[in-house]
Amino acid sequence: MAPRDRIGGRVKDRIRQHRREVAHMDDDRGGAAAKAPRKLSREARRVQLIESTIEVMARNGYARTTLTEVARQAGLSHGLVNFHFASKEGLLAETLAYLAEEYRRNWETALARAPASPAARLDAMIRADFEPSICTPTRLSAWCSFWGEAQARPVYQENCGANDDLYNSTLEQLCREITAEGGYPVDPVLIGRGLRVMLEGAWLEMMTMSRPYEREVGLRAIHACVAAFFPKHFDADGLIG
Amino acid sequence: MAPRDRIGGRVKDRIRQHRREVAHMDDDRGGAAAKAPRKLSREARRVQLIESTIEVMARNGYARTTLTEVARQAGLSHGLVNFHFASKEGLLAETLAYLAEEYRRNWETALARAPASPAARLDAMIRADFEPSICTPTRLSAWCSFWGEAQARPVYQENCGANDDLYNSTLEQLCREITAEGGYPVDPVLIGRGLRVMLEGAWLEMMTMSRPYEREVGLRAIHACVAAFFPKHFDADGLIG
Amino acid sequence: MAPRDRIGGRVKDRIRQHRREVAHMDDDRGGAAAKAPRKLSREARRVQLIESTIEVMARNGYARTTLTEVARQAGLSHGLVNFHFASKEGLLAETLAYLAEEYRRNWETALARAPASPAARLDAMIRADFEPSICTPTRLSAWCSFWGEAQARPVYQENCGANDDLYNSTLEQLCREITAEGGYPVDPVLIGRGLRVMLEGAWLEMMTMSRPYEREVGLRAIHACVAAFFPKHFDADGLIG
Amino acid sequence: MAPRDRIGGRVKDRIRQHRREVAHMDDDRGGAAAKAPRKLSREARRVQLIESTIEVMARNGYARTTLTEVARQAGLSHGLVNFHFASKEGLLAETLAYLAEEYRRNWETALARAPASPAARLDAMIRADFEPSICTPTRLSAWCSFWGEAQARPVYQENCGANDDLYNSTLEQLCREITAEGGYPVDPVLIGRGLRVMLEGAWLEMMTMSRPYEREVGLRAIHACVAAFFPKHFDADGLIG
DNA sequence: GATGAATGAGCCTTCATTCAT
DNA sequence: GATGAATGAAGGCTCATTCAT
Repeated sequence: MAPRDRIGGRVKDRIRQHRREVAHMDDDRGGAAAKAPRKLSREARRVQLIESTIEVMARNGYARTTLTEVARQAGLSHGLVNFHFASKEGLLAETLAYLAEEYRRNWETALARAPASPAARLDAMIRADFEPSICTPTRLSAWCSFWGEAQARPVYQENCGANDDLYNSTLEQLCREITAEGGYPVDPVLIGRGLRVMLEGAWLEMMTMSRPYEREVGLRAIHACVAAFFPKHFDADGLIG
Repeated sequence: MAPRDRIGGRVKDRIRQHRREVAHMDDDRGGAAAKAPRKLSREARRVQLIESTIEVMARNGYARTTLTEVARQAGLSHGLVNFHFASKEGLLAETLAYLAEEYRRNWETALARAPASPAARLDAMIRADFEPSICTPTRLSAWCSFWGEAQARPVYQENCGANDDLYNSTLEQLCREITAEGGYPVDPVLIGRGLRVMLEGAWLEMMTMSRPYEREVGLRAIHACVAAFFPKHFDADGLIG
Repeated sequence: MAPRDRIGGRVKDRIRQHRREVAHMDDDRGGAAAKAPRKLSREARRVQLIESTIEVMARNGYARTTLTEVARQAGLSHGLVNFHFASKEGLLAETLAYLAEEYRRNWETALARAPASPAARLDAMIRADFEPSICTPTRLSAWCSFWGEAQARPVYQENCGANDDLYNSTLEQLCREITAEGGYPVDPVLIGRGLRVMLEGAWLEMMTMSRPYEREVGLRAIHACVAAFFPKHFDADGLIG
Repeated sequence: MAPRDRIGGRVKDRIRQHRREVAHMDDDRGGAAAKAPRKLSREARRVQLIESTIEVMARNGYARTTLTEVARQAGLSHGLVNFHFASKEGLLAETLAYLAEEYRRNWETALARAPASPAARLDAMIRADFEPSICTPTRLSAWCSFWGEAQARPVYQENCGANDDLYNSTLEQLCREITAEGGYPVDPVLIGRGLRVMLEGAWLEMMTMSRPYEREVGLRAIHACVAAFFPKHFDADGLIG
């Protein structure tokens, strides 16, 4: 249950590094290959490989995420992956940690920027889940791969368990505050759980659908639900006021 | 390409018979192995192998669902799998079709048995998702494996797309009727979507959690949501009346 | 040469193949399948299976001549092949023996029917090789399979060595008689060998060519050669007179 | 379908190094095995593997030419074959192309070195077929394997069709020139075909015979035939003059 | 006699990992 | 640091053979 600060810290650095180093842009596959500089800092290479892993995992699924493919996606040589991550298991674990950290920072940042009122904060958390930087088809697909793969579950617990607990208790606390504020005759724990389940389901749904699920549509469904729970604070378009 | 040509050994003749007679209980997992008779009807074997596949997929994940493991789970030889399903892909496709059919029959039966009122019918559909025969850890895990694995997605669409459409439109129609009946000022389509998303999320949550999620808890969260949507028809314990 | 997408194509074919195996009666190839009577004499069944083997070997090659395919070609069940031939090796050996016997009888019959003169008898032997009953694409292809497959060579020697020796010495003897008769200043042994080589080469050529080699064309080339050897007895159209 | 996911063993680390150091001479067949350096250039390895393939195919036949056996012959691991040729089919195709190229270069070189007269050039082409570098038992057997195996036929056409056409038209043209020169009353096309068929038959015969056919004997038979066709240019020993 | 389910050895292929350069 | 050749374990598939019915 320990939050694993050592790994977490490293990952945090990596994400920053990535943002900085992302001078090479768009293009779905091979542009990275052409532009990748000969020598990059250790950390930058690791981030590059992790991002490639996410890409490959989204495209091919967990089972067919091979080191060769990851290396090709990054425009690097085959052997380099093991050089940086020691093993495939290590690469996958760090990829998951990277995603988890990214996710946590996203909603924490959203919370930090939100107004002080509980309803506004809850709205911020909900909207955070649909933010374009997090809620891309690639990211969603990679997440689903980790969820679906039974053998990834222990790794998931290790990397995401603490984050999830924090997320859940934050969500629950907000529901409690709103319930108290509005005098709603409902169980805030149950509502918190319901919201969380709905958010997860929306992510899953966005993946499973044959046509890519629109983020807006998912968000509207959630808002409709929150509005039913907390009619004084929310309506179908989200936070009132 | 397979220019094989085996003009095979005729040795070790009686050894085998003996071995088979002796090696009965070497399987540490399934009772299935011990019970399997020498020969079975085509259909019985197929079902047996499909159930073994579900079991293995739940335990090992999609990526490590190997024919050898499936065969071992069933207490049969791996060659038999290809004999009955032509290929691994065939086995997985039929497994998914089997699960999809089972799921569809479950909620259709529930609907058929429910009272005529829209609210009662909706309640029946919701409860169907949590029925013990469907909602076992093994089943849930297998479903998640199919959802999560990118390469399974086309197969999923082929086998479950129509079923899902039917399910969704049924759910939506019930929401429409209830909304009309109760004069609720909400968009029934949005509510239908929200319910579906929530049900899926609950299934996913039951899998992802470290401790097995209680079916009752999941059901209560859904009911809380429906009660918020349709307060004249539902309360936190489900259908009123 | 074919990098191969493993999930792609192919599997579908396999499944179809499988279905066909299952569904029994949609055989597109052999009327044989449909017409096969339930019970046949031992010998008739054996011939039926041998003919099917020739057919399959011509179509698929030695390496892909499987018992399953042979049985399907014959419209019989899989297990029956082993019942009649004990092993695949036995089936192949008997098939070769069958072909060898057929070949020998063909030229012996031709010889028996030919006029007494050596030149007429040689012509009969040559023409025998191109007789429609022997010189079919299927037959030729099966022969080539046996020639080409190194592992079949001992079996070939066993079944065909004596026949070949008889054939060669007969051919040689005729060449000797014609040479003497015509007073040709050539080595009859060399000519006999040359003729035999040419006949074999013609058979091979008829197989290898992309377009099926016309029997007539092959025969004309041989006749041109014999005419060069024995100008008093043969011309480009064969035997003079 | 291959949803493999190996997150591989890290055990037995130093054992291997030792083994490799010790197990040098366990191969009883090829000198190749002992000489093979750890790493070789791409092209050198490819040629080594192709030569091994020819060896194995000659010894075992097409049907029993397995990657494992080819690798063993080369003293390498079987995985390397797919690394260099992508698939078994690729290996076989490149082997055939290699043989075809070797053959073509052999007769083209012989032609280039021959005197300018058509008869001398024809003689050069004929003798080229019996040159020791080309006409070895191993080479012959490998060629026969490709000829005999029905499934190799499309590959053969692709790799050898153009070469064969060139060879045939060259042979034909020479026959035409010699015929004109000598005023022979024969059809040169027919004679060209006859020669080609005879050359092929000789190669086949050298394989099929129980005792290895002497190259000289084959050549003499061909020469006897050419002498009969073109008595002013050839006698039983070949080119006159 | 005949059928077809069942077995298992052997094959091709993939891919994580190692290591010489 | 970086590359890519090389290894070998593991997986899917084929098919000769066996055998209960």
